Amino acid sequence: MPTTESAAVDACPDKRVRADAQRSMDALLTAAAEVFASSGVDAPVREITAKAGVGTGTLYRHYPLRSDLVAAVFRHELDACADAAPVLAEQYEPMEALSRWLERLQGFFATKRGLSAALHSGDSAYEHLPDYFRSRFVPALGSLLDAAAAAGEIRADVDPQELLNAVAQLSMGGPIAGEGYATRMVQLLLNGLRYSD
Amino acid sequence: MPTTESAAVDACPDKRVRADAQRSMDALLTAAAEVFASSGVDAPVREITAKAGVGTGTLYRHYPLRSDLVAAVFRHELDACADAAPVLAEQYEPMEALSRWLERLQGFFATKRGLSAALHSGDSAYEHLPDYFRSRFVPALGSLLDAAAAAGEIRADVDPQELLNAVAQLSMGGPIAGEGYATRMVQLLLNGLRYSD
DNA sequence: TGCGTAAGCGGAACACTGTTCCGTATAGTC
DNA sequence: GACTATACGGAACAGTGTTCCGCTTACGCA
Repeated sequence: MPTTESAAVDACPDKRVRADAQRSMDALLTAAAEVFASSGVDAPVREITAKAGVGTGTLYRHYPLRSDLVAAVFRHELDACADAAPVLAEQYEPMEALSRWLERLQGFFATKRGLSAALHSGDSAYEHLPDYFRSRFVPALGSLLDAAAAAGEIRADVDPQELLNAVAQLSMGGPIAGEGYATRMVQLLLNGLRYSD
Repeated sequence: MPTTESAAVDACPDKRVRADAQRSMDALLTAAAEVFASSGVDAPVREITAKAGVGTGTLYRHYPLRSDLVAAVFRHELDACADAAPVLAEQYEPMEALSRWLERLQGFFATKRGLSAALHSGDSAYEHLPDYFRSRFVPALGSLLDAAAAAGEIRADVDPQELLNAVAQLSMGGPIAGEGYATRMVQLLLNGLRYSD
């Protein structure tokens, strides 16, 4: 999960973390979740540290890269989204499961201000974030795509990584994106998977 | 074209511009084109002004918003892309013309580092840029879509603005975007337009 | 319980970047 | 050549990411 030696309590439960450090990390996570929701994942560090009541040095100590903080804040929700794939696969026909999961995925990105843009920014502060998302979402999407292809409902030649990237991008909205834009575009991609010459 | 009272020589030929001012603007356009190509449209102003041999105040005087500079640098190429639509419409069947133009559009964005991201950034420095692009590309795309729909080759219910936005976003590439990613995704959108239940 | 020391702290300092503004320079007209 | 409007450059300023060092806190051990 975290790709740097930080937030050690989560990555290595055997490692001792002092009580004050744990308090700082908890405060930062709470504050960051609020600030991300209101100002986006690229909000200034001072906004987060002020809300958390800790110093900026403390933030960097526990979360050396912004992607470490972003990953920590969204981890549970991301896991829940990825884990929804097999559940949907059991409840619905392959095509329906795929469609519903993509809708879930799109909703995940849509409610995280600036997350999709951050993933595509190439900014070194988000260096490890794409890998993190890919590691959880690509297997989920891959299995749904395989099932739908095996059922003869879609073509079998789309790369799950590419489709994931496309959904993330379309979820950014945009200067003209009205209500339902991303949903319509993702649906169009799905229809493209169904189309055969 | 320019949405602010700058680069007056182009917007209002009657207005006198001093020779030194014209030299400054020319130098800035030349430098910006180079810097945008190597560092992207969000390169620091100091990089552009240093290359142009002018002061930063001079850059803001002639191009108050970054979007003014971006629009000026890419104007000819953007016009040429938009003007290619009717030409392709004459030479090819509607579906083929649409496909080729989207490929042309995608290539336009792909060769402009950071342009697509800038369009979607919401940054006030790029405030007028989306409108500029929309004003030239939406009519072009709209007529191609109409022709293909009239020929019964695609559904008639896609909004050209939305499709334009989607192509721009997919042209951003991304952390996993390999060779031809954007082309494949745009093709998938096109296939989606052809698909009917 | 007290001591020693490692872990952790906060925020000033620093570098980078966007933007403004003012004293000086240049261009154009008469 | 003189006058004046236009244009100049870059220092100053504010915002932001990041580092680092003197000080503080927590924990383990005797």
